[in-house]
Amino acid sequence: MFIQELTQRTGVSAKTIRYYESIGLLPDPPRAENNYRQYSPEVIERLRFIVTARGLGFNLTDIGEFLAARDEGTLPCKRVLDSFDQRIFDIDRRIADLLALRETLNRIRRDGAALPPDKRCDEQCIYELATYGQEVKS
Amino acid sequence: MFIQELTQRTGVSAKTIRYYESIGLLPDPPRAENNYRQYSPEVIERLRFIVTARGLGFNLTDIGEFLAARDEGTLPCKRVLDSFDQRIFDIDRRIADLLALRETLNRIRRDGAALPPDKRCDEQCIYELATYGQEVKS
DNA sequence: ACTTGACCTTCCAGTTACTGGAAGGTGTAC
DNA sequence: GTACACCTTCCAGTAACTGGAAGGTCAAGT
Repeated sequence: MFIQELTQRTGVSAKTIRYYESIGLLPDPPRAENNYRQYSPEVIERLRFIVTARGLGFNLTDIGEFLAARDEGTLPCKRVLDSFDQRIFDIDRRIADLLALRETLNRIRRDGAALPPDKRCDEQCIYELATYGQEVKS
Repeated sequence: MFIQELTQRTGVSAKTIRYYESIGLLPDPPRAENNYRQYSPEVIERLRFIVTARGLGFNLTDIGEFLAARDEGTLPCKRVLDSFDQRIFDIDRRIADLLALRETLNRIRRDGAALPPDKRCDEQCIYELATYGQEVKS
């Protein structure tokens, strides 16, 4: 299997596959006579694992550790559990931030849209933006 | 006011202030005899505006346009409203993604913790991670 | 035989929003 | 005179890629 087929089977671009290889997430594959990368089917699963973990918000460093643990058969249990807890904690905080942000944006936008047309809306938006910080800070 | 005082009044680091200057968000300030940057008080408000807008999730390019509009007195009204709508839309999608993600992480973690100690938890976590993608994909 | 086009290779540079650090000048207090 | 905090510029690095140049390989079509 050449790199093109791998991209089709995983949805990961050739660029990204080579990048993952360069940082050690994927092993250096054997080369065909023409120097093309020649992949065995297991790489598909490994790549999908990376994609899934990325989708769950883990960074490539964490993923590298998961893969290393899997490769070596070692089980850094606490490490993985901690990663999960940390991710869940991050997500909760991020959701709270986003909800507050959404509320603020909605308020600014609503206030802007409620103005008479000649004062609408950038001046208002910009004013609110400019004063919002002060309100909160002081 | 030298740069240090500006950092204290805004909470923005000197590095970042110089960076904002380098990309044109802040005007080049006049220099004292010793070549130190000498700021007038209006810069505080401008910096706070930037901080606030960043906190609302706008990127520096958008903020640059807001500031330019303000500087010129021009009102690219639609542009600003569109930015707000786009941000709100992004936020809604991001929140939905995060909620789903949280649910998934919780499930994986719970399943791992529920196993007997000798099978807990990395193998399980990694297995779930590895299969989660396939479930969803296919 | 030649060319087109789709592949593949490596390497360099750019993205965002900064941050760290080196190397050196300035200002004040002890 | 020297310690120290401050200031300057410039270069490099972060994460996770992406774009593009310059060039090799392979099969099909003319």
